[in-house]
Amino acid sequence: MVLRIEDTDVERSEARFEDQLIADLKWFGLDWDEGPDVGGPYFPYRQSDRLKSYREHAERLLDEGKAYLCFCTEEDLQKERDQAMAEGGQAIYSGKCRVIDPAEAKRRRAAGDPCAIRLRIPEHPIRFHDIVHGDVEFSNEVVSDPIILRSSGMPVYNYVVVIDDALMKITHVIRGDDHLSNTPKQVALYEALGWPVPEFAHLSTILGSDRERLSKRHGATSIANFREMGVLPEALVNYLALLGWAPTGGTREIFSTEELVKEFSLKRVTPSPAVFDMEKLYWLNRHYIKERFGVDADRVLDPGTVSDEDLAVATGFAIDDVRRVRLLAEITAQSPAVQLLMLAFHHFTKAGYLSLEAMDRMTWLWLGNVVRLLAPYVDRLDQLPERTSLIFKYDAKAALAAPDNAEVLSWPNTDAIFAGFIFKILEDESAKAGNLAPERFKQIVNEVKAETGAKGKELFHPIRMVITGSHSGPDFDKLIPILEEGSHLQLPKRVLSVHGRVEQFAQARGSKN
RNA sequence: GGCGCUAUCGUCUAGGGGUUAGGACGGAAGAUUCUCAAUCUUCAAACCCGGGUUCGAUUCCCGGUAGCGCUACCA
Repeated sequence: MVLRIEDTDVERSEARFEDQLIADLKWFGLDWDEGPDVGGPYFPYRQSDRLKSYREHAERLLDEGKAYLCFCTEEDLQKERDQAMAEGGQAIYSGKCRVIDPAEAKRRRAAGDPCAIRLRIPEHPIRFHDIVHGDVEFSNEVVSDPIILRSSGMPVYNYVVVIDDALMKITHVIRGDDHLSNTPKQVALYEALGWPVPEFAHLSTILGSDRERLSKRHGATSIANFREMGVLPEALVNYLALLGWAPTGGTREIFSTEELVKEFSLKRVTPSPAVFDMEKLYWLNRHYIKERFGVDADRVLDPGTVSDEDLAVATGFAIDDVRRVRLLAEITAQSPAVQLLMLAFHHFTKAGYLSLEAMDRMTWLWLGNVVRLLAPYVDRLDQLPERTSLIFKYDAKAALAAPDNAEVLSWPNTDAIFAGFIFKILEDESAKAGNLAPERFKQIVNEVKAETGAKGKELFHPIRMVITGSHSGPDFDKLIPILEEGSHLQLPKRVLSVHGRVEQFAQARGSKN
């Protein structure tokens, strides 16, 4: 595979785009054998560095009579086009300059007359084979003689790709089907140059939910967008493969990147356009999050296979930070989910809950438990801070005032449960020390249960409210240790222990009455 | 306007001259859990229209319609 930078449009190309592009592709899991960053036998790999070659080949076509000089101005052409369209005809170039004597044309050019170079389209239909569309034929009547070299001396995209693809020995041209109508021009170019035509595969357009071509307006469209949202690369790769392709049988949906390499086939790609479905992407993303951080995570990801360099690419961490993190947490040895953890960490820092400076070994291990507990509940990693707010944020007053909790507050046993539970926690020595064990917690709950006679929702909703401020949330068994451990850590945003929470709740409740 | 591409549940798709037209996302219902989520089970949901070919078309052919693309000295 070759990475080639196509930057012939000076206005739209900037050096920093190239760095971003390379970073994005690597994150996505793409790798190349040749490119501007790694070199290769057909150097250079940036079109702006290959201009000389394009001009030489254009001159050659000119000398061979396969191309000609065109002295028409842009205004002339525009007028011609408008007129042709108004008369209901083809909006193609009239061929006015086709008939100018080549020697005469060269004299005019030498005299400084601005001119472009146009390819002469042959007088026969243009046929080519496309892997997804089959045999395609265009009448030569409808393809205009294309400009290959602008009067400014800059070559045109449709021309340079042909030169580069041929020179770089590209075997398969795989691209969007918006290029299908451009392909006859390119095929004519290959023929004029006397070069073999590569295989084409024109993939269908991806549409937004309004059936319009996917654009910025639809939200995430670039790889960087998805990464920032906390979509895992394997989810995106898997989803994109499913857009227009299905395996024989059509029932399997989950494919690792390695499996796709083996099983994906262009021959089975559908030519019809597909609407991008975020929900399904999220479903896959949840799947891969769970796979990396679920019960089976250890089986799936071999920690030894992730190098520091790969990890840096995948997470956007500086390489030194990657090493520090691995060392600190002994994460290499203990958790195969480093990458997910570091990815998640990024979103916690953005939310102001954590900072790299404040991370020590205990904190990483603690964060691992937090993510393990909550990651299976999110569509994307950037939702993690919000999901985790019940750990980092606690506001008893807001909880008492929340409309969501009004129903719970109206239950007959609620007050008694509050009173009993608060009293017991405040008295408990282990809770005071921030070391309330889940077993002890259960005991207390059972005592409250016995005293009030409440059970089920009636019992747990009020208790949940006291501890998290909300009547729903994760398992107490797992949540309690996280709160207690978290309360001992030096974090930018302090985590309140169970005792601290109960204290605050009691206060808020007291001041209200 | 011209030319091209496309057409199966809301969405992604499998299939193919005779099928209960299959799967997945999403939706609905139920089970489970202290709750939410997750999970499991069940349900609803589709062959664009019109002609032709054929004993029989959703499938093959033609036409229409719609969507998209190209029609640049953009990529």
